[in-house]
Amino acid sequence: MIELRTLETFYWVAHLGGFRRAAEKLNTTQPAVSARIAQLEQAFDTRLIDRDKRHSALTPKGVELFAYAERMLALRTEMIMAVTSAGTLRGTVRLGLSETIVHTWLARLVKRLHELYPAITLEIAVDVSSNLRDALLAGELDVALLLGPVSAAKIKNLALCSYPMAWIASPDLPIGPGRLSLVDLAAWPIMTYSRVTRPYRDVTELFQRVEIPRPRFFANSSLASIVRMTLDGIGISAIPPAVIADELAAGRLRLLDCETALSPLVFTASYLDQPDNALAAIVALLAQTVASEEADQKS
Amino acid sequence: MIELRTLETFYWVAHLGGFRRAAEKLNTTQPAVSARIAQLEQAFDTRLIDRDKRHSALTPKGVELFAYAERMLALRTEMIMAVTSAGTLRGTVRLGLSETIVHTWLARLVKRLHELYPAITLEIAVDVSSNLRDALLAGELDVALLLGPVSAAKIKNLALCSYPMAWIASPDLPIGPGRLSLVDLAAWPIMTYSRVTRPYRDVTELFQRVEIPRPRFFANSSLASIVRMTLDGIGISAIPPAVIADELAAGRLRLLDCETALSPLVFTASYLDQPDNALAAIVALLAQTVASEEADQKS
DNA sequence: AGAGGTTACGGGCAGCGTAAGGATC
DNA sequence: GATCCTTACGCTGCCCGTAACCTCT
Repeated sequence: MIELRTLETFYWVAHLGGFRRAAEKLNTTQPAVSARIAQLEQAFDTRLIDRDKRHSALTPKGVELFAYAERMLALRTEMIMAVTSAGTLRGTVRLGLSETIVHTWLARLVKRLHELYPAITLEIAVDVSSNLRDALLAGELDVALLLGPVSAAKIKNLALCSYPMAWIASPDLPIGPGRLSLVDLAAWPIMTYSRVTRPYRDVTELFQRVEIPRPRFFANSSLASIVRMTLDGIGISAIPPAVIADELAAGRLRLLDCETALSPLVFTASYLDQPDNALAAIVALLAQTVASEEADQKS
Repeated sequence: MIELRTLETFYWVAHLGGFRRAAEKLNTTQPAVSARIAQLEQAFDTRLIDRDKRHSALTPKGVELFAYAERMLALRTEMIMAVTSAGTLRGTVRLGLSETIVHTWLARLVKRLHELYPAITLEIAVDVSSNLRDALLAGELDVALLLGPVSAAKIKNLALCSYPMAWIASPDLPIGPGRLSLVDLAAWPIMTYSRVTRPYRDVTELFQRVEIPRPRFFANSSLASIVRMTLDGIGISAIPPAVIADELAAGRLRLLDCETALSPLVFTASYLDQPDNALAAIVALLAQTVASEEADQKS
């Protein structure tokens, strides 16, 4: 009798190109995988996998079966999501995200997730988008909320939110009022995200184009410390106002009126679109919901 | 973990409306079915079946799951038929058919089936179409080749062949030559299929309409004995010439030229269109192929 | 020698069947 | 009491994991 477990094993052997790798993925031993594939080949009375080479390849029948296995597993996922009462869907999701999200609506996402799916455990990793992207592709993360989209096969990207960037300073900083030029800004240290990020590249390019003294850049991987330093009057920061809503409302920070605007930060929820990745899809969809609620609320 | 066997069990409990009946269908015990349903309900953390009433009914979640189970099992069937090498598809098919088929192309069907699927076992039951219809609906047959179509939910009918009926007699019978009327025929016993068949009703109605002495009818459930008696000059038979091709060719029987024609016998292959019924579908399709080859050959 | 798959073998546990126990009509 | 499902319980057999073996590069 053919069972879903057997098909799932075949799927991963085919997808990962090896018994050993499939065994790892399925948290079992390699002989167990061997046995399941053997059982499947016996059931169909057909050889499904060529083991000759270093990288096991599918036979024609194997290719055909692979398509069915994929449909079967996708259907199972859909079924589980449709029938399971949300409250008891369990598992662990490794969620990676940019610090910007932490300072905007992460708390809301976590709260909503625990309300809807109390049995889902989150492992949260905060990092810059480029590292998140690598971790996602390496299978070390299930979902990433980052400056997207991630362009790779099998990666699904959901649009989350777009945050305008702005020049921010302490009210105590002796600059302005009135419309400022880049030259005015360049008198101060410019603080923004770390060197490997797109906002950093945007900001530095901006100052390279024009004929002005190059300002000092304080690239900082910690958004919190950028805010802290801005509050302390160290310089001007280029960050989205969304992350410092409180400080702006309380007058502890102010938006500078500058003639040069920055391109906004566009975030996506990205995850591997694979048949066993239902939890990732749930978290990504919920992130999208929360992000759009956030956007509605602001407007 | 949800397995196909569990879903199949759920499918049959839902479909047959009871644990006991599902157990029978699946060749297992009723507690085993209980356990599988319990496991499923635990996996989804939802009640799927209301057992209160005499006829177990599905909960809303159960209805939802049923749709998925159906798709899942259909997909499994499709997969098995696509991937399995034909020669090793095994199982038993209970085939019911009219005796007319026995005398035309049954042998060819059986031969072809054993060539293509040597591991499929046939259980053949010959009966009149009305009984075949009942047996099919009662689940006692997997496929029936009969005077169709069978109009019932979930029954799939494939057109097979159409046999004209004719009046047949021994060359020794002192009747004709020349065009005959029903009155001419009525001088002899009229032999045809048994009382519960459509051809019998057709023939008797024919003689009731006209103002002629009602002939003696020899209704006979055995086509072979109708032929035997016709050969022996007992009377005139109303049967398809197709079943006595040999006797006609050898001149041991002859077609009578009668002004009144009979409506032809239209056969269908009928089977229950259910997700586990792949073998039935195979046999029905093969019967269709063989029947159409037969028709091509004659023309 | 190391990576990858198969074979051999003992042990655990899921799931089966028998049999007894409610519940509902 | 008849029907239908659940619970209890011992047992079987499947499948797993450890370990040794084989076969390539």
